[in-house]
Amino acid sequence: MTTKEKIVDEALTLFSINGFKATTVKAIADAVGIKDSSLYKHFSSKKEIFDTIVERMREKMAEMSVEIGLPDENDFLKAASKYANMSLEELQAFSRMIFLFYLKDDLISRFWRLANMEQYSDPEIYEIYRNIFMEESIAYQAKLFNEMIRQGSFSAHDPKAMAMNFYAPIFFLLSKYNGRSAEEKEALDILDRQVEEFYHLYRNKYNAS
Amino acid sequence: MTTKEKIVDEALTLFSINGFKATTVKAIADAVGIKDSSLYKHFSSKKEIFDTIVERMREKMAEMSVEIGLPDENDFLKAASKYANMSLEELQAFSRMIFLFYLKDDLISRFWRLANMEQYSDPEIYEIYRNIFMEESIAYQAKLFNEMIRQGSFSAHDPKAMAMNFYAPIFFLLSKYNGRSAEEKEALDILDRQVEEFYHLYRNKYNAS
DNA sequence: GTCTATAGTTAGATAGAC
DNA sequence: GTCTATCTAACTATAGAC
Repeated sequence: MTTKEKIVDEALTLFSINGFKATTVKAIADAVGIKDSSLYKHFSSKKEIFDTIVERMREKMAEMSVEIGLPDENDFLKAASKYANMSLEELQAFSRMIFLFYLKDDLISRFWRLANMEQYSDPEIYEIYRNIFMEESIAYQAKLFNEMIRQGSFSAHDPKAMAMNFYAPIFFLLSKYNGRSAEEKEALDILDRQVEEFYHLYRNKYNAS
Repeated sequence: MTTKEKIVDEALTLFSINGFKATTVKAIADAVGIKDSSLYKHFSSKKEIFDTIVERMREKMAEMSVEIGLPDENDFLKAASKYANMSLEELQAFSRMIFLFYLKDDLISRFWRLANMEQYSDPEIYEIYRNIFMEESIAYQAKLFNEMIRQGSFSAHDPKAMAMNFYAPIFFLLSKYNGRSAEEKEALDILDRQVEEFYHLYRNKYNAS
């Protein structure tokens, strides 16, 4: 890892705990192991480090939908079919994957906290935070459930309300356990119970395995 | 409103947007309409203003369960009975009351944002935030649903999972729309749809009105 | 209880040696 | 690309007049 990368990494860690303003350039430099003045050979200002983090996050988000194995918009029918015959255990594994992806990915979980803190004073961050952690997940899942209902895997309900019932508990648990890896097991237990409930509420009996 | 009260009020407003560290004593004094040095006749430090806010919030929380009309622990049977024969419209009104209470109460909604920002660096705030906005609501509703299931108003399900399905969407919407009063109508529409879904999923058909 | 003035400290950022 | 030294500005807080 280059010094420049190390600066970005340590800055994100500190920003995600204390926020942008309360994190000093000296604290970042100390964490990296250089003097604060040396840091200005890599970045012209503290704000530029922050902007770099946001830019990295945008790139990460572009990869994300690929990495997590979510299908793209063009083959929704195939995707819904793929999930159509999921057992409870498979649905739990699927929800765990989404949950742990947000919770354990170092970049994402630190950025969650940082964006959560800065959203009220920074309109750009507000937009990014809302899009990544609220809008996109709900919208994707609503489309997926809509297709799964059409194919008969789930009984007929409002897909948007279904998506909310699936995602809101994940969002709640992410808010609660983000940065608390010691309590990860507790979080996963609650998630499993929640998904079991979801499965029983929505799974089309005539199609169930 | 006394000058001291005005300081607390303006400080909370600024803290809830920029956070504690990024809010200067001068900015608070400007908002109040006095010089920053005058502020020290009322408080000995910026931290003392913050602590006063937290203390006010603790008091507010003690009143809250009374004000919102939630029954106390001793008459749970009566409470469950009271909610037992709720129509969909009444359940929607109930959820709107909880939602708007957190969203529109000036003290609570600003404190939500402040606590949300400071939780990662301040263990005391983390505890308060988690208790008020996560643990207590879920725990109360789980007990209520448990009793309502026992009385036959709702069909048999895991009360904790039910409580999560009821509260997590409220929490999600509060996170999303806190400080965005212009989008309040949109939030309430989503909430209504969500509660309708909840009602249809859980309401015991044999008991429904 | 407000003001002006200022002390004391720390933060972000730059200059220049090596 | 790191260091020491330093500048400048901003911030918290105090002193003392009115």
